[in-house]
Amino acid sequence: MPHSVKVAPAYPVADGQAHCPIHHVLSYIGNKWAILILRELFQGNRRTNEFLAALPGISTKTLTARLRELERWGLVTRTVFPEVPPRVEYSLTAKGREIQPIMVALSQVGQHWLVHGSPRSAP
Amino acid sequence: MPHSVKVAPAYPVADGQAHCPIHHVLSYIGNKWAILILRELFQGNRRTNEFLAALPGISTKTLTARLRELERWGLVTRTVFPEVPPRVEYSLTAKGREIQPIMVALSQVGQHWLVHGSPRSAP
DNA sequence: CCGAATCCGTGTCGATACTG
DNA sequence: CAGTATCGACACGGATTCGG
Repeated sequence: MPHSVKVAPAYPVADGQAHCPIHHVLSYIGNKWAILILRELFQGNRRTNEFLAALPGISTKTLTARLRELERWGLVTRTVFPEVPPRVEYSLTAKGREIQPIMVALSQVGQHWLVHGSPRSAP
Repeated sequence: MPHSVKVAPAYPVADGQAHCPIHHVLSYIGNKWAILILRELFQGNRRTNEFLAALPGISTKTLTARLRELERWGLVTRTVFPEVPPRVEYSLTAKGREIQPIMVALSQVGQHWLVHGSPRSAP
């Protein structure tokens, strides 16, 4: 953690596992909405309202907070168009696209669990 | 969801994305500690104290809560040995081992971000 | 009008103390 | 040693308000 300021509220990088790769990625995308936000961006650029429509349950407050984090970490780009009405577009950076293997793995396991009985439907 | 009781506090399966594979997996392992707990179990059976040592920051309350969820969903087995002092061991089920591709992807991206500059260290 | 900031109620989590 | 109970801290959601 190069900065002393708290930039990752989700996963406090503690003690002996700061070097664990899995823990390291989770400190970026392990919070409640990050992966779903990135999932949207893998399908194309998105505006704020489009996120809100695609992610039922998220609040504008949390959405902007997560997008600001992802932007600060270099995973997402925020573009403001000085128009009326105002328009803001978010897109993936090259760094952000690097998590594609994770999205693929998540999608494959999810597909498998949707087709076969999901664990939750087991007795 | 066979039960009417709330078994998945992490990700309320909302509206149009209940069928999304990624959202579906995250409803199981998308919460704060599940993946790190499973990471431990991929390296062998674990006792409660071993989890607490390997996951600095987790509380006994949350640990047992997550383990109970994972057990209920069929990803983890809980074995109680009637000894003194009491001993409880947790292990992965076959269902639990199905998330291995996710762990691999997380580990690889994490490794890459640790070797090259992590996004967080970018300006 | 859209994006975002603010106030407030709620639920989750961590720290501690305690029980079997 | 494993798990529960209580309490304070914090993140999130909903509604409202502001800014451009």
